[in-house]
Amino acid sequence: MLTMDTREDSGSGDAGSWRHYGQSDLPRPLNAALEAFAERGYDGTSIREIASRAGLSVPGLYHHYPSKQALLVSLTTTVLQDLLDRSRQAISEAGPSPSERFDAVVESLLRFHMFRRDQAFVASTEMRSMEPEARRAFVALRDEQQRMIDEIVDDGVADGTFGTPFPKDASRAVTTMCVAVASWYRPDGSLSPDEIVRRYLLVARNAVGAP
Amino acid sequence: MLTMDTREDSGSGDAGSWRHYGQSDLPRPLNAALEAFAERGYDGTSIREIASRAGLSVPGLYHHYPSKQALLVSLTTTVLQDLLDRSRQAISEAGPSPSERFDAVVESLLRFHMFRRDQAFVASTEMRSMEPEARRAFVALRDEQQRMIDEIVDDGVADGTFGTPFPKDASRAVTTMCVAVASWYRPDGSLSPDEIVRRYLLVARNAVGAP
DNA sequence: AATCTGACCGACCGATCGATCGGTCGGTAT
DNA sequence: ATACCGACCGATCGATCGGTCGGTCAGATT
Repeated sequence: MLTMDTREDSGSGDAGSWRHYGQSDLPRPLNAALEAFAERGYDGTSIREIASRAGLSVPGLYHHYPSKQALLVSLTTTVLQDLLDRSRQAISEAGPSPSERFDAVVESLLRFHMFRRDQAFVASTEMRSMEPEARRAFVALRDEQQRMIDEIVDDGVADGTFGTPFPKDASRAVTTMCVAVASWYRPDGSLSPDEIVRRYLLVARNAVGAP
Repeated sequence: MLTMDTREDSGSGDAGSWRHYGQSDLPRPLNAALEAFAERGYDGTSIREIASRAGLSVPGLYHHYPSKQALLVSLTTTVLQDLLDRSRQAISEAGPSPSERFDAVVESLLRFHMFRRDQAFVASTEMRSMEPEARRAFVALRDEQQRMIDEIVDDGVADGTFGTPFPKDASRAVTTMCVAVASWYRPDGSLSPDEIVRRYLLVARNAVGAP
């Protein structure tokens, strides 16, 4: 039932470690749920499928997690917390200018949605499968992430770095286009993650009206 | 089992009718499936729920559609065909310049994802619930839509209208940010559809490096 | 040696799933 | 009058669903 906090890194963290993505070391049942949810969705996945992927019987699985819902909640919470930690670290290590800070959040968003593609995809598509309380908590974390980038864009508009007359809308557009990367990126695609970051960073800067 | 082609307009169409969205007049069972899928997803929706919403018994529903899968396929095909028709019409009525044509597709994409929000949302999220053959057909239509905008952006880059060094990536970013509108737009939100079109059009132009 | 605990499982629960059976019924054609 | 049609439904099918019961068993504790 417990088994939280699976980040490979906690605390202050080494410089630039927000860019580093190793094998994600989720607990086996959570990883099994992740793979199944990514393929079939929450309602399309049976508890038996998850148990089987985890190398457990159904009661064996229920020994670790009290319900199917708990698997989803634990998974999505872990994922979003990871993203939030990385974005915060990226910003805190960036220079003080809105331009540098903007690049940092966008890059952290992009990398996360490529290297943690399935996690990000499941978290964003299965929000509706969460029971009300869990969904509220999830939305709160999501809003926090959005607020980080909103703030930076606002700052950039205030000091003339960004020219967009619609900071909130441009900022949301940037977020959504980064999030959407998780639904088309493939590790064996023709573009490397670094190249995608380079290109999307340029598109994102354009979107907020950077010079 | 049949009951296709529910567009309110077919053939050439009046000028600007791609901007007009009346009540969508899907057959009752399809509309029932749409509402249910939008709320709970395909796997989260029972055939009984759909029948009940349609005011039918379960066998009564099966009299019109041979399976749950057929409901999904019929629904998504109708939806994507509608979008494609509207986008083609918008482009054909636009001026000849890449700039005018770009604005036309983007506006048609935006309006569709606002006024046919649920349809668009279900079609894009439930692709994975389609059996292989239906999914292939669906993807083909989607690709066609993407190709329309890709072409326009390419043309614009070729003649210097758009400055982006990455036409394909910028174009995909624009599409995804328009599609994402379906997942946050609410008719009772603070921005009117026209205002959202105005703002997102500006962001989209920026994204492709319009002057 | 006895006890306890965490990890695990075979068998099974009631409920619900998608789908089908054998019909009924009002209208239309012959 | 008879035959046939599309539209529809109550009852029920076998399968599978999420979840639980009553255990077993290896290893640490006392």
